[in-house]
Amino acid sequence: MTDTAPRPTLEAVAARAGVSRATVSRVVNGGDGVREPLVERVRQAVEELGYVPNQAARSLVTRRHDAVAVVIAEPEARVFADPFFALQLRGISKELTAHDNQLVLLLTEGRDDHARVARYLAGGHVDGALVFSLHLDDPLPGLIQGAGVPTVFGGRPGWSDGRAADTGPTLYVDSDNRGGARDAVRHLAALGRTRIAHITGPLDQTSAADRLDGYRDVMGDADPGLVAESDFTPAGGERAMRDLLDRQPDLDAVFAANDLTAAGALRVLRERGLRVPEDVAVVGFDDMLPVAEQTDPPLTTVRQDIEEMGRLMARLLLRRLDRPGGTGSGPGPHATAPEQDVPPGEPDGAEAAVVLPTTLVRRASA
Amino acid sequence: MTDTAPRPTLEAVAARAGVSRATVSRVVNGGDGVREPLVERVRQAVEELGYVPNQAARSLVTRRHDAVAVVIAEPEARVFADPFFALQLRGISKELTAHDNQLVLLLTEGRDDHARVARYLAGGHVDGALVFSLHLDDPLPGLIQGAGVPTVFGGRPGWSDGRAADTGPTLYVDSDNRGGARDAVRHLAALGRTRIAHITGPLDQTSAADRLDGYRDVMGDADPGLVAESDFTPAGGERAMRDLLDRQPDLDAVFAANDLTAAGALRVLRERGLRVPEDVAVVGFDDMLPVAEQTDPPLTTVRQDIEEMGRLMARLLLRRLDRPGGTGSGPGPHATAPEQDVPPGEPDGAEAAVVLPTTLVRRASA
DNA sequence: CTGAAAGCGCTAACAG
DNA sequence: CTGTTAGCGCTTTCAG
Repeated sequence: MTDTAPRPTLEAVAARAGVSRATVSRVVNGGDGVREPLVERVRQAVEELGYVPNQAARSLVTRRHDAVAVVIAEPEARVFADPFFALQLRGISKELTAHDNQLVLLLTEGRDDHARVARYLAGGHVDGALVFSLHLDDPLPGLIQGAGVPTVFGGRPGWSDGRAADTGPTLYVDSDNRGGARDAVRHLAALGRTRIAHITGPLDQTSAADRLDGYRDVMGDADPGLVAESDFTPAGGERAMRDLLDRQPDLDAVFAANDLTAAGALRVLRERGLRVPEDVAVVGFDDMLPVAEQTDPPLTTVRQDIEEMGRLMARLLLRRLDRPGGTGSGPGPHATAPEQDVPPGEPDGAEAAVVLPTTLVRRASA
Repeated sequence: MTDTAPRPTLEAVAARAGVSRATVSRVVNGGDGVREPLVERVRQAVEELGYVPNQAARSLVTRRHDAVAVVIAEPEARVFADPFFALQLRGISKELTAHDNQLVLLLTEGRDDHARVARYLAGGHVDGALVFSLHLDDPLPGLIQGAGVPTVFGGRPGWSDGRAADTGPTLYVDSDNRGGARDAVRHLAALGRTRIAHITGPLDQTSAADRLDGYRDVMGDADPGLVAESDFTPAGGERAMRDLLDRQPDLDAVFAANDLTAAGALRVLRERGLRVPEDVAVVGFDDMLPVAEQTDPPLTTVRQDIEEMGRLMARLLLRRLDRPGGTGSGPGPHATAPEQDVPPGEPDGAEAAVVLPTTLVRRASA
């Protein structure tokens, strides 16, 4: 039977322990300022009755929910080809759990869902939100900031204009996409490659745009014909690689914007009878294990600590929730190293970021 | 400023519309039995004030939360190499959203978390739970059934004993692992292969065990040396394939328990100079696109509709929640087809399952 | 059909 | 230190 044996209330515990509700409440919430013998008696009563506080009642008065929403917009089914998401969630979950917060997952499936999400967020069901906005033109972030819920973004939002002046700075955490890209290309250059091509991701995503910028940082004004726009998918990688090979038969290296794309490129390279890395060296981005380690040859790639990103996002949000009035942007140390405390990226502008470092992982492809 | 402009209450709306709180409440909840002109006035007031009901207050009285927990135990980091999880979640999310329910995600990271999860569930924060229990010895399912929360499992639970007599039947949805395995092996046999090996998954997981059973169903009492136990990972697949090749140099086909394993096997096969499918035909399981389509050659595999599994789990749970007293097991049609309504698997036993069909997807490897 | 009143279970002043 | 007293915002009988 799902008879929901009527759960005991504070009242019941109070009666059993022979104290008032207030005292029980105090004990349950930490027990400060209650004399030891009483604390003990209450604890016992709680135990015996199997009392568990009713969160709804508590929220009603505290206006706190100890819950944060994680919003993931997945216009395409990008997410489902991508462990990225799972890892991120894992990091978030760990951090949230450590602070007794619940994770409410909001997956959106297109415009229709936007209104729903906005409403939910505005409805004050959660204390804050962690949002993954992928595209430049995504209206969701705007809606969310409008909802007046403390928010931290995953990945640099596409609209770094001075908006949201009244919502506080835009907080986000991201990987050092640009720096990582630079490392990748420099590595290729150090190998003696000179005709280094780049297969981009969808350029309406900041991560892809930033990687392209990194590539350009080191390639300077190299032949623009060496850049082929793609979409982060293996199929897209194949297509781009073919184009590139047709246009630039003499290329000797490829930096692909992510591992999936690199895998596609690798396939085309083999199909054309080119050896990797002898004829063409390849490096990817992400270090998505199931992909990077399984390609032939295994992929040299730029690793980003995705789980850590998630953890940091949560930490940032939680910290902000703890400083009631604070809209964030509190000063702090400048460190950007993962395990250190959450650092603000900008002094006090309309934007505060935490940018995680990336590392080059050498395997056989370059 | 996160000044949380004090959200309007029912009271405020009532005042504005010139009616009582009760009337507003009625309108907000469907508006039955309220005369049209009033409904209109209230709607307008709601609109103007931007009123959003306070869920906490509502839950306090209705004892409904319109939220369900999704519990995912991830002893190993299996999840993160696996889009499986993301797809499942997607299906669940869609169904939940369609019924205005929220998804609270509970990720566990080992024993310590079990208590936390159990407490949360017992705490009545959610109306029900969807649980993924992977291992036979996982204590979580037991704890959860103990918590007295309506639950639906993902995948056949490992303990099909008659427990939980007082919690109602154990509901779960699963893929037809056994049938799918049979199809795979039969396909191989139809290709004229006779020395068909099987690389299993971790046999403490029902999915792996069921697939092995399927293999045996058609192979009968074939050489037991043709079965190598593995762990669903590419590395494990390589190891198993090597063993198999050493022991049974004459094998002419391999049925791998999942695509990842198959990918590993493929690599070893190539490394040994064996051609696929000419010398050895290979079929996998899952049809995990990023893997199955990217192997060389592309993998023939058994597809399971993972998203649909998620959707069905949610549907099953929601349906159960709607029949208050009901502990599930209500009679219904016998269909097992995806898009049809939720069917009960067993007449009225201690277990009720929905088993989704699988389909063989032919690519180049077999 | 609509309004008035009584809580849901808990926390937060405020007294004692 | 501990108990009393008010509500938090909403739904729900019960009258009218």
